[in-house]
Amino acid sequence: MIPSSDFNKLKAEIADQFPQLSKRLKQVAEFALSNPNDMALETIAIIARKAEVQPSTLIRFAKFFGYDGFTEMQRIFKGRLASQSDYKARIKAFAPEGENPTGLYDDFFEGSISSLEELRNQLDPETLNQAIEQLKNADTVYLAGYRRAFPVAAYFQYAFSHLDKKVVLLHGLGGMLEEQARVMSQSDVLLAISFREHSEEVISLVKSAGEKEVPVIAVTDSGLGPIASKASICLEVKDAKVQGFRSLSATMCLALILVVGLGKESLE
Amino acid sequence: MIPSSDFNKLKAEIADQFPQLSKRLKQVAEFALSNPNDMALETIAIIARKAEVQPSTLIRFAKFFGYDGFTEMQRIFKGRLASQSDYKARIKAFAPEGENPTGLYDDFFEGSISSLEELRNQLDPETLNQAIEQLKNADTVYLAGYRRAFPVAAYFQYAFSHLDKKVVLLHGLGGMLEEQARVMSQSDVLLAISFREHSEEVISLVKSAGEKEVPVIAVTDSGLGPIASKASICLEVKDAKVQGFRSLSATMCLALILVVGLGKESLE
DNA sequence: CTTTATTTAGAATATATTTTCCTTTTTTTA
DNA sequence: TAAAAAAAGGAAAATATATTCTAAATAAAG
Repeated sequence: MIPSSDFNKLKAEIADQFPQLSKRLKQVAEFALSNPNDMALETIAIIARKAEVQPSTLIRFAKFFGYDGFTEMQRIFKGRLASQSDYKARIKAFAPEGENPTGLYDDFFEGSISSLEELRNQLDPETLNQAIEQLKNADTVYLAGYRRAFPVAAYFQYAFSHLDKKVVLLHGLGGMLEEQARVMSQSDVLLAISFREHSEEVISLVKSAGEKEVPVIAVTDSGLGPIASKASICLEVKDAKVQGFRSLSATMCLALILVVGLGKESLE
Repeated sequence: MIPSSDFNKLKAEIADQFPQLSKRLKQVAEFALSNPNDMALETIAIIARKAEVQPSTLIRFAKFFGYDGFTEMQRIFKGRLASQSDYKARIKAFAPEGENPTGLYDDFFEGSISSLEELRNQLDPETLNQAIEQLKNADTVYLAGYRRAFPVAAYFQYAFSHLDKKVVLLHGLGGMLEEQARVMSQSDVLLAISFREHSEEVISLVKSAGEKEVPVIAVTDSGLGPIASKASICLEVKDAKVQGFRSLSATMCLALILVVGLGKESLE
């Protein structure tokens, strides 16, 4: 058997053989592909510890893929690092600013990153703490989010239920949105995610929550308008827009902050 | 004497001390600065041969700059290579700690930003174009995503339908997942979003798509495992994990890229 | 020419890798 | 379902390799 001679080939080979690997070798495969730097730079003993396997397992892994020993396979990982850094140096040398060939999608990344940075700058910890506190105290969290906001509501449902928080996604399936929402009480919280143009559903939900004195936490892209004004707590987040479409990167990060914040609070 | 703790400091220190070095140490200094990769990746014996000095000279060199031994100095060179693809460290270096009021949440932002940077680095334009092409040619796009991946599938549904792309979200409502999926044909595409541990639903959907020769595009966090191996195209994305929870920031950015890519293609 | 600093070669030490053997787990067959 | 066989995994000894130290040799400076 001829062992792979460069990183991409090895990667393909590992992916290919993966189903046939034993439990520990699978563990190594996963570690190797997600920590190629460690594979290149650390000693077998340290890698073994990080991957939570025996050193000998790493050697078995290398031999499985046709190498003489671990050292020989490690060369592939070293080669990857070396060529990667050479490549970077070349780009830097010849294309001074942002003119690299991989820049086709830079707009997307830069947009997402800058929306994250903006969120970081404007997020008010006090407001956030209040929101977390209110979520913690709520008996049940009701989630409203439609159109672009629906995936966010769905994420909250997933995450909150993993925290054993009682949660209801107001999806309006079967035209029974009102019926679903009717049982909200003052000891609950309505978490409404909505971006302009706000959907009718969310506006009326927030309104009726207000009438019943159910606290409302809003996640929205504008501090103005019907949602923010009726909410008891308003968290603002603006996702980057590229070619007419907005991502949800920043909103998802905010969601994660709320989730982890709630998780921490609940433990105490 | 306190030895330099990162590559740039060491570089400056070497340049600084250069005139006072002996002949052989100068030779090492020049080699080290022009072959930092070798310094990081090779053994002392090989480096010595390449630099045309004795191994012990390298040790004297390391000691001259305050390190305990060669190994300790080599860590600096290794760190340089590792940090080129480790954006967490880089971001931390540029944004001084705790200077903004939300410093508490830096982990989240750093995590999200670094996962975006990693995506930027690893995303293969060729694969991406194939995926867009396949989506464009598909009659109908079927979406499969469960648990954490469900919000992503829901986002695709929202976005694709805004592009007037025929799309079906395989939600399995009413226990009719199989019935929903049965109508997929070779002229369609199954877009499967799945992260470990992959849900049963998605595994069996991908499998049955394969049997019917329906093309499968996978969006996943590992090139290994049942999803990636059965997919015709595999897009890898790894979201940052904070305190046990993963966000979807990077995945949402990838989704946006696909959406906008498809939007552009369809116009032409 | 003597003294001091630097360099070299090789010995000693330390560390890393590999192999071996035994235990555990998994699979196959009765 | 149980027993036997096969495969995989783990611990540790053995081997190989790398690093560091030492002492002799060379070069540089006074």
